[in-house]
Amino acid sequence: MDYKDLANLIFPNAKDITYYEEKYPERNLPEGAIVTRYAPSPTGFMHIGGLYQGIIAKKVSEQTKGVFFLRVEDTDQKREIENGVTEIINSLEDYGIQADEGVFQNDQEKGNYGPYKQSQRKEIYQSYAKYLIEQGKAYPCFCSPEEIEQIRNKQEAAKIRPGYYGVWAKCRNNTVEQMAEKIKNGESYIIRFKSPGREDKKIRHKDVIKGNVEFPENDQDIVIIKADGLPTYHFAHAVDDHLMHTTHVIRGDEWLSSVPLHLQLFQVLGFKAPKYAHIAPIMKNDNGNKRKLSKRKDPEAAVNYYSEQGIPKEAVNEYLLNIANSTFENWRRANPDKPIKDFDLQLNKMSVSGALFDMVKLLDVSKIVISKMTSEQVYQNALEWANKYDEQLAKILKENKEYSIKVFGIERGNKKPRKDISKWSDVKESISYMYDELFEKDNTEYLYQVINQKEKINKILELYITKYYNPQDDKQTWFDKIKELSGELSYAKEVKEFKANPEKYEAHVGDVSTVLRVALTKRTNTPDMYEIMQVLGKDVIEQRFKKAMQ
RNA sequence: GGCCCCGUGGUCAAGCGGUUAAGACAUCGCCCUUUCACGGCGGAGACAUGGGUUCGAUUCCCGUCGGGGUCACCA
Repeated sequence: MDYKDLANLIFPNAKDITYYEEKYPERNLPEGAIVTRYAPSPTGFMHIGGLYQGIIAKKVSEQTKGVFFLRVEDTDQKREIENGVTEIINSLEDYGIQADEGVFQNDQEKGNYGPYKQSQRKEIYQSYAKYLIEQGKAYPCFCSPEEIEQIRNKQEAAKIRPGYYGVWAKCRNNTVEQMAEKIKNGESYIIRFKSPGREDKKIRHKDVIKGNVEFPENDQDIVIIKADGLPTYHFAHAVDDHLMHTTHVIRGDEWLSSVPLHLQLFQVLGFKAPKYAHIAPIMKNDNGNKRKLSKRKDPEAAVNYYSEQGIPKEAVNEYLLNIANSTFENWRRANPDKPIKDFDLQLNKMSVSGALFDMVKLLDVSKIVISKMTSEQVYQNALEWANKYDEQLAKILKENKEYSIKVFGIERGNKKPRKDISKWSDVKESISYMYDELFEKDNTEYLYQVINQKEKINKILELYITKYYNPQDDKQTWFDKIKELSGELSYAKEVKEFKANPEKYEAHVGDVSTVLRVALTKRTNTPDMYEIMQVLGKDVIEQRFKKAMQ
């Protein structure tokens, strides 16, 4: 009995690895092309950190004319959730990230290196596991979870490094005959990697993002095939990224410390190792401590949150790119209208440590993005958002399409567009007074400022509407008239004059304007009043003044 | 606890042996001949700490402290 017999006993039907080596040949790509992937496990809703990784991976592959594929890592059946895959694909698509190959909607697959779902690659992993067993580089382990637990307890009590390695790896010393016998007796087992590493030796690794790092070699005999026949992450990673010819593994930096293991796996399997780029996570400040954005505690960890809030996808994209490469910000300033595609993202310029998520900054990016949209685009986006999250707003927008586009056109389209909408959920509040339907329901008081006596207010409104208001006036004439009106009622026509002689006047033209503004909108802060009046129209203006005078 | 990574203003960050230590967001003030927003100008605000190395350290080395990651038949 030898290793080969043992391997045949364990995996009698597994194909020889040459079959797969031939089936998945080298990719024919230009020099420097990056082949990378996003490889989520469908265990929960899509996390913003996942989107972040996806954006980065997609971008660098695109820039180098490489390949970006989506591989589903569903080897943990216990943690898998329903529709997990669909959600991931939908979210990525939402943000404009399409894979070149891999898993697509409705379990469809595209590409010559599949299957792209690990649960469907069981045979492949078993072939490679068999290959290792044949060479004595992997072995069946019969220790029960309880035994493993005991070993760990002993190690902890003795204050030595925990794990299945060296003298503690008792199954690695079984003879082939012993192993075969146990298997024939029906004892349950898993397959472990027989690590050739020594803990007292160092390996050096150059990470694309983290730079040079030094670790002790791996000496743990980690599990490669679990009791259910599926591989562990480590083994699947080595086999898949070899077969799929990944050039760059871009993943979260929680994986950094398993690089020694992974490198070892690649080496023992005779594979060329990929380059690794370990991305620092997006963090959150929690009572003075930094921690990863958590799915459970932080609503903003879910990508859905941003759609619900109505933060445009482009804004989220740009913000994330900003975290990835701080040069993005400067590039954007210099190229305000270029598509993101033109930006050159550099993995090696990414930050080594995790950035705190900054919602204020995101919203700032967002309002710039929105300010560049045309009024039609704002209308469309706002409507799309409202259709899902605000029935009343949706109804109003639908019933007043042309009018609404005019409303969104106020102070838009010029060189210094207004920037007061940072998310679609702001829209209703910011334009409500432009719609009678909403304005009528507004029960707040008219909060006049400097000029606040009913009699004086009514005098201003009355005089304005009967003597001065003319919808045909241009802006200059319109404002000149407000000055004249102010003069007629003995208010200062110029603010400067008022400030120079405060004792001579009760109020100034600005205060008069405020009266008109409040009567019209019930607000003291609004966009340009001339434009508002143009959009509102004569009838509504007269009606609102009348109401205000009651 | 072992191992590994990181530590520039409130936040994101340039700089990598000699700089008045950039810029963005936030904040404050002024200006933009009506508010707000936009825009412009300006202010305040930082190299965690102690030792080295050096003519000179934010930059290099060591310690300390602080933060993060990782030590599964989870990914």
